[in-house]
Amino acid sequence: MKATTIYDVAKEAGVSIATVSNAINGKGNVSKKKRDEIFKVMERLQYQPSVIASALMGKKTYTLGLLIPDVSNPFFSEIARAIEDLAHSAGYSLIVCSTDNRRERVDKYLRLLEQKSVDGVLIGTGMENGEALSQLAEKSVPIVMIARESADVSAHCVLTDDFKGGSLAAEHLLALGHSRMAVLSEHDEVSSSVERVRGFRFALFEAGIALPEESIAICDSSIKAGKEAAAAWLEREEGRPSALFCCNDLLAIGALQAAREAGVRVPEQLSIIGFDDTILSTVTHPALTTIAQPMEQMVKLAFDLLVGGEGHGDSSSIRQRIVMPPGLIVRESTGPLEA
Amino acid sequence: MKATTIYDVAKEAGVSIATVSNAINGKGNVSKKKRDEIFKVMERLQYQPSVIASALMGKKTYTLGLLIPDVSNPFFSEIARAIEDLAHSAGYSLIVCSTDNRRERVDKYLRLLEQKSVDGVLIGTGMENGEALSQLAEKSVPIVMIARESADVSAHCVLTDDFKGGSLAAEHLLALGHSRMAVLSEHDEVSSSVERVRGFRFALFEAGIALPEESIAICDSSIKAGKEAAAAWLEREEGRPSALFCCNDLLAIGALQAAREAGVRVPEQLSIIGFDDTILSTVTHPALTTIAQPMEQMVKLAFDLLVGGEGHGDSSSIRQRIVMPPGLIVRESTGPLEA
DNA sequence: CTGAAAGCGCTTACAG
DNA sequence: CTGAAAGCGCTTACAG
Repeated sequence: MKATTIYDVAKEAGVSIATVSNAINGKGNVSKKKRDEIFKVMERLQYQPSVIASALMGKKTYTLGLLIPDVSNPFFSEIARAIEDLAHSAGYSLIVCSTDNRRERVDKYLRLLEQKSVDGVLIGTGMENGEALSQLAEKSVPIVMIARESADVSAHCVLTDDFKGGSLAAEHLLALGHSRMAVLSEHDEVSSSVERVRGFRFALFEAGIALPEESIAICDSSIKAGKEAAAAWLEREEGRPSALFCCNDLLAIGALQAAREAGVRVPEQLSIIGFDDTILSTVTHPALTTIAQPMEQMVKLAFDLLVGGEGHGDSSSIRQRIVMPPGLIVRESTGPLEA
Repeated sequence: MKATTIYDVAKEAGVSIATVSNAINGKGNVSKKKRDEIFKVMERLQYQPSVIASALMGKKTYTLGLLIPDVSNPFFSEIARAIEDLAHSAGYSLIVCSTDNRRERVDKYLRLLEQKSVDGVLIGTGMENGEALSQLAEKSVPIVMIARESADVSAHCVLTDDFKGGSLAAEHLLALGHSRMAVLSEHDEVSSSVERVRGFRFALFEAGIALPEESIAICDSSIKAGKEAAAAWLEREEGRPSALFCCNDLLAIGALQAAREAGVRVPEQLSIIGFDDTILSTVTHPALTTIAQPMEQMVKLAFDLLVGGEGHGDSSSIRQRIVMPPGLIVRESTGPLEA
C-alpha cells in the first residue's frame, strides 16, 4: 500500500496542497473551518508528512548523530540513553555510531551522517582529528564534543575536568597512606585518559612522590586488558603497588579480578579506584570506589548547545568549552594502607 | 558553505546531471573516460550525494530503526552494538529507540520512524501490539522481532526458546537438590519473561513440585526492584526459598545484594540464577550462574531477515519464526542445598 | 484567506 | 554513449 501524500489529503479535503501544508505548519492563516476539516482528513487517511520531502526543502531532518567508542560499554550506553531522552522530547531521533576509537570508522560514520543531512552531531569518541570532521564543520553542521576534547575543530565541548578527577583519586589514596601506586591508562589518543593520568601524577608530585613511566600501563579499554595489566604487577615479588588508579571502571574491574585470582585482598592489601561511576562499579564486590562524571548535566548542556544553538544561524557564535567538576565516590575497594 | 550538488559536479565535468548520476550508480554505460573525469571532479569538490534526495525518488534511506526497552541496560546495549556492526558493514545507520516498554513511547517512535521512511525496523521491546505497528506493517515497512514475540503482527521473529531457558534453570536447581524455590519475574506484557516462568514452572511440575503464584514476584526490570523483592522473601522466618530464579541478570544482581545485606550466603544458603548472560553476570562476586541467549546468531538472523528479505518484494514471503536454543552457564551463584 | 507555480537534489525512462 | 524532461512529496514566496 502506497503511503498517503499531501495530495491525497488536499483532494479529500477539497483544498490545495499549499493550504494543507500551511495548516500543518501553522502558517499563513488558514481559516479555522478548513483547518479542522483538513485535520480530520489527515486523521482518517492516517497521513504522516514525509520528513524526507520536507528536509529536501531545507527544513530539518530531526535526526542527530552520536559518535561514541562503543554502545555496549556501560559508560557510553548511559550517555546514549540520556541523550536519546532529550532528543526524543525535542522530536529528534538519534543515530548511534560506535567507533571503537578507530579513525576509519569515525570517518566513515561522519560521512554517512553528512549524506543523511543530520541536524547535528555529538562526538564522544577519540580520534576526532580526521578530515571528515573538518569537512562536516565546513558545511556548518553543528558539532558538540562531549566528554572529549577536540584539538583542531572549533566545536563547543562539554567535559569533565579529567585532570581534577585524576587529582581527586590521588588525594584519596594519599590520604589513606599509600605511596607505592600504579596506574592503568588507556591509549594516548584518548584525551580524557591522558588528562586523568596527568592529574593523578601531578597530585603525587605535589605530595613529593614520583610516578615513574613504568608504573603506567597502557591498555585497551576492557576488563580483560585491565586484568592482564594488573596481574603483571601483582606477580612481582618486590615493589608491588599498594594502590591502583584505573582510568575507567572496566579497567578497575579487571584489576579486581586479577587481585582475586592472585589471592590479594581488596582493599586490605590493595586499593583500587576506578573512573566513570558506571553501573558496573555498584555491582562488584567489593563495590568500586570511583570518580563520577556529572553525566546528566553534561548531556543536558551538550544537547542544548547542539540543538538550541541552531538559532544562532551559522557557527559564528563563540566557541564554548564547558568544564564540569568530577566527584569522588567512596565505596569499598579502597582502604588504609596496612601496617 | 552550501553543500555541493550534482549540478556542480555536472557543470565542472562538462556533462549533464543524468550522466553524473549514471556514473555514480554504475548504470546506463558511461564511457570510461567520462566516468574517470566525473569521479575526479567529485573528489575535488568533496561531493557527497544526498541520501535525502535519492530517498525521495524511491531509493532506500539506508536507515534502520531499533526498538528496545532501554539502551543503558547491558543486555540491550550488547544487542544494539551487534546490530549496529552488521548494519554498518551493509551501509546502514541505526536509529536507537528506548521505549521503557511503554506504549506511548513505542507508538511515538514507530511513527517517527515511519515519517523518516526507514528501510526497516527491528523490534526487541514489549508492548508491541499497538496500532502504530500494524500501521507500519500495512505500509509494508519490513519488520522483524528480536528476542520478543509478536502476537498480532505477522512479522518474522527470531527469539530464544525462553520456555526451554526457564526449564534449564529449573533442572539445574533441581539437580542441586533444591525444592523450595521462588522467582523474580518481569511484568506480564513482557512475553519472554512469561515464557521463562512457564518453562521454569513446568519443569518443577514434572519433578512433582508445585510453584504457587505467591512464589512469583512481579518486578520492574531493575537491580533495585530485584533487591526489594528478594529482600521480602529473605526476611521470612519460615518457608524461605533456598533458590531464586530471576528472569534477567539485573534482577539476579538485586537478589545478590539483598542476600548480602541480609547476611545470607550465596550459594551456601541461597542459590541465585539469572538470565541473559550479560557482562554484569561476570562481574559480580559470586559470579552469576545464568542462562545465555545466542545473541550474535539471533542478531545475524534477524538482520538478514530484515535487510536480505527486501529482495522478495513485498511482505508476501512466508512468515518465519526462528527459535534458538538457550544455554546454561554455571558460575558461582548456585550450589547444592545445604543439609 | 487560498491556490498556481517554482524549486529542493536526485533518478529514470525516453529520445537521439 | 549522452542529455532534456518529468517527477518524488513537500515548502515558500507571490498573486489574487
